[in-house]
Amino acid sequence: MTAFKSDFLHTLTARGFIHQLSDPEGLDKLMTEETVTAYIGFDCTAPSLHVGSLLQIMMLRWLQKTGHRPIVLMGGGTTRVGDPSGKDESRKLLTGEEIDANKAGIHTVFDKFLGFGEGPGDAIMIDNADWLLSLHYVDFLREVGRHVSVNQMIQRESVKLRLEREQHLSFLEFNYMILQAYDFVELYRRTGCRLQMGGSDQWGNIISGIDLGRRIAETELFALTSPLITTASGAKMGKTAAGAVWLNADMKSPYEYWQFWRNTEDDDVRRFLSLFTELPLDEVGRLASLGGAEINEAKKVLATEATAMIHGRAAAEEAAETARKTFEEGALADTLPTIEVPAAEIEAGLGVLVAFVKAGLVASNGEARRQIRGGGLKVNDATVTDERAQISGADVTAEGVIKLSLGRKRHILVKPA
RNA sequence: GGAGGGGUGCCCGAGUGGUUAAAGGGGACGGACUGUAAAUCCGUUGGCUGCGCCUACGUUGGUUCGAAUCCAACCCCCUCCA
Repeated sequence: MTAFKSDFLHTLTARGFIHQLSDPEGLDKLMTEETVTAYIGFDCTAPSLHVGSLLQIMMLRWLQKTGHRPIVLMGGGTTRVGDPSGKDESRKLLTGEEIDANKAGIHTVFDKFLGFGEGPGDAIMIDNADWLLSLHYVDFLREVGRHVSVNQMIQRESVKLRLEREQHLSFLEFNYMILQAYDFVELYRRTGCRLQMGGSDQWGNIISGIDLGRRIAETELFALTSPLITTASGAKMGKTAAGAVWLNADMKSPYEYWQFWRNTEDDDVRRFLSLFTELPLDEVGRLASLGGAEINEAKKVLATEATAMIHGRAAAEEAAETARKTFEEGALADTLPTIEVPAAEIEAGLGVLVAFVKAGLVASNGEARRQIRGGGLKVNDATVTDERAQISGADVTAEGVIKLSLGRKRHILVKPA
């Protein structure tokens, strides 16, 4: 790939964000000449995004930092239809209220990463429900449908595969790419948006939008996709012990978020520093080349930088300090995640099983029992051996708390209240 | 509308009357080893007031001492034909 002149493409290439580009030279030229508006679409299926979407968010952030205008497209319309690929019968359709609530939750994440406003370089958020819900089928067919080539659609890899294997392909799924293509053109019309970005799995859909743009809007649109990010051992990003790694602070505390990044595999450090922090690349290179146990220093930087970006510098440094006390000094950090329990309950004697369930470290008494059998639970750093043990006022430390641990990494403080 | 295949635990998937809370794998969690890493090895993986009880193999009924397994109806998914 040739060296790009535009800051945006240059930066993204250097940091490893780019998987495919529809017209590298054309886009590069455009981006050196004018402020480009670009978008990425997001589903509204959950009240927060998780780290799986972080790569896309970072692309929008770089876009804005390099002087262009990002659009966050919420899939309020498409979410209402439901994702057809999920064959699970429990894919309950979300209500309009749920979707709106999810949108609000997701918005708070973007507020951390992007500057929204009315100015030329300010980010905007748009919901495709604005146009998709009021589409008239026949009008849509006349305007868009006649330009869509079924011959081409069935050439798409995803479709071809299904047809060759004689697997079912619903008309709804078949239409999804058209709706997404239409989104792109609609955004072009409304905002002058020229570029759509997304994960590599979105390539086909984005290309459909480019084709449609050429046909009905007589303009050249551009596509940029990012590589699928897996950990060095092949797992998908963002799944850990407690489930998804959410970006909203009320669903994943800054401390837990910091821990997530701290536990990065060695072989991922360079990539993650490039993708998920904004450290200069020479600094990334220096950190990533640390050998042996020293790589841990790089992981701490990664964790603090990544956490600072969404939860703020102060929260990130507090998380780092909490971790330092807990893991390096073995001391009790009173900034660990804490739950409050009425003092009377503790004085009366609280069963260990119940206590660990209350703390959210285990899902049930049964799981607590199993963890005790496996030596996985600790109270104030002492392994629990008896599942009938009680926690009482005598366990409250000088700091006024009781520390419950699951394994060596997960700790919760219980505070009498 | 017709013919056929199928719905099992977080996921995949075995199981065609009884020691089946259900093989095996994946994932996940814990332990050991380490560097809060990876790899490897070991353990665990429905709930509860835990050696007993409750809930579970699409749904509802039935047969049986006993059913995920047999029967009936229904729901849903898939393939082919019309």
